[in-house]
Order: sequence, then C-alpha cells, then structure tokens
Amino acid sequence: MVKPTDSELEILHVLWVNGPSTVRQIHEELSRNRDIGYTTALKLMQIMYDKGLLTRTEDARSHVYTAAVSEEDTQRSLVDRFVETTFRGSASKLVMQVLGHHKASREELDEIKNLLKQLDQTSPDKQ
Amino acid sequence: MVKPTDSELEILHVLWVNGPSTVRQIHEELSRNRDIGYTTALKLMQIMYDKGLLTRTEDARSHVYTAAVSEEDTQRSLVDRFVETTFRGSASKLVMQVLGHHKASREELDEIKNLLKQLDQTSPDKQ
DNA sequence: TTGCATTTACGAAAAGCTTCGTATATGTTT
DNA sequence: AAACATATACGAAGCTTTTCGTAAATGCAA
Repeated sequence: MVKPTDSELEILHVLWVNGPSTVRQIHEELSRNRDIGYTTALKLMQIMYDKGLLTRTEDARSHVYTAAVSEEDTQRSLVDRFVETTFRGSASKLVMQVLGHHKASREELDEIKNLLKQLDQTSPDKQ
Repeated sequence: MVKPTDSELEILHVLWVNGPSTVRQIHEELSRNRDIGYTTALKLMQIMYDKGLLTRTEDARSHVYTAAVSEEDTQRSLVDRFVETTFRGSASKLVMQVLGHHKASREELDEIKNLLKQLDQTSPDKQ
C-alpha cells in the first residue's frame, strides 16, 4: 500500500469529497486553505499519477483525475503506520490518548459508545 | 512543540523506556531492530540536542543523553497533527477507524469503556 | 491564420531527513 | 610516553517532499 505524503493527502481528500476533478478545480480548492501555485498542484498530481494514487482521463484539452485509492483503505494504512511509530503498536494507547485529550462532542462520544456496543455484541462480556 | 521525525521517535522511545543513555547504549538498542551505523545514531542525537529534544551531560569521556520532552506531550502533539492531516480534524473518526479495524483485546476494550464512563461523569448524558 | 489563454511536461532548486566517512580529541593500556 | 581504543565533531552525499519557472502543446477567438 502506497503511503501518500501530507500534500498528496490534501489532494486525495478533495477528490474523495468532490469526486473526479481537473487540476484547476483541485488548485482552487487547495487555494482556500493556503498559498499554492497552479503548477505545484499539477506537479503533485502528476507524481501521484505516476505512483498510482490517481487515475486520469483526457477530457477535451485537460485531464480529469480520480482517486485510485479509497479513503477507508488509505486511512487504515496510515493509522497502522502511525500506531507503529508513535505508539509502538498499541492501538488502544492511541485511543486512550485521543479520548483523554481531544474533547469529543457529545454526539461523537455517543457514536463511539454505540460502536463499542456493537463490538460487544460480536463478543459480549459479563459487564 | 517540536515534531520529532520517525528516527528521532525511535531514540526518544528508548530513552523513555531505559532512561538516560549514552550514544553507545542507544546504538545497541536500535541495532536490535535495524542496521544503523554508530555515527548515524550519534549524528541524530546531536541534531536532537540542537533542536532541544534532548539534554546531555558529560560523564567521564562520553555524553549521557536524556529526553527533554515527555512521552505524553509528544504523543499528544503527534496525534493532533495526525488527526489534522489524516482525518481533517475529526478525532472521533480516528477512534472509529481504530476500534473498527484493530482488534483491541478484551482488556483494552474494557479500559476504553472505563475511560468513557469517566468522561460521562464529567458531563453525563441521559443514556 | 495569427495570436492569446490554458494546459501539460520537464527540469531543477530548496528544505528536511538519514546516512556515513574522515578527522580530531580523549582516555587507557603497555 | 607511545600505541590503541573509543567518543565526539564536522561535512557532505543521497533521498524525499515541496515548490515553481520555463517551454511546449493545444484549443479558442479575433
């Protein structure tokens, strides 16, 4: 599984949210958040195409790019790597860290509780 | 807050676990996991010293290095950054990802449930 | 068709990370 | 003291990531 860099992740995120886009569209989105030249965005996307992170088709005179990797898969592999380097493989330590310090909203906490319930149904304990 | 690189994190981890160490001791530990030259470890630690990630004292002829940042603080800031880049700021999405895919052990799940209970006591809801 | 705007392609610079070779200093042993 | 082992300091190479300038191609408009 290819590991996208931070900049590549920005671009993937736009594609995951907005769907297939041209360099111009991506550049416009990225420009909302930070200063970035058009050819910089282009170059990044060409590199991502070479790496296999994006596919593309010719539409009239410009290319239309599509994410070649799913958000789910990408996040999973990034999390795996992160858990490895930062928490020496302990996923639960990561969760504890996040729950302890990020003030998750009421809804988010409820979501997490529901997920835990589901996990319990799969292999319930006595509590 | 300074962001340690992956290699620097390896060294910090050894220092967090083993306490103050010489370059030689660190090099021996790192060598368990991968090929790395002595001067490579030395150079990394010198850079970390310059960055303020380590302190050091002269012991006889060699230096003894100590982590200048805590494991807790470092992990928190790395998690913050990671949540930002990979989950666009949604800490709960990260938690969902981890709980959904990493099979946490029974004990780990219980730990997490207890933590959630504590959070509830701070600001309980009707469930 | 000539010129203009837009797009892609290409190359390369700048910065950060990792790596190590070589030189220098310092202590130890004979 | 001389030779040796061990430590540090320094510089630089090789890679990756990010950035953009410039050139070449392509379509549109006058």
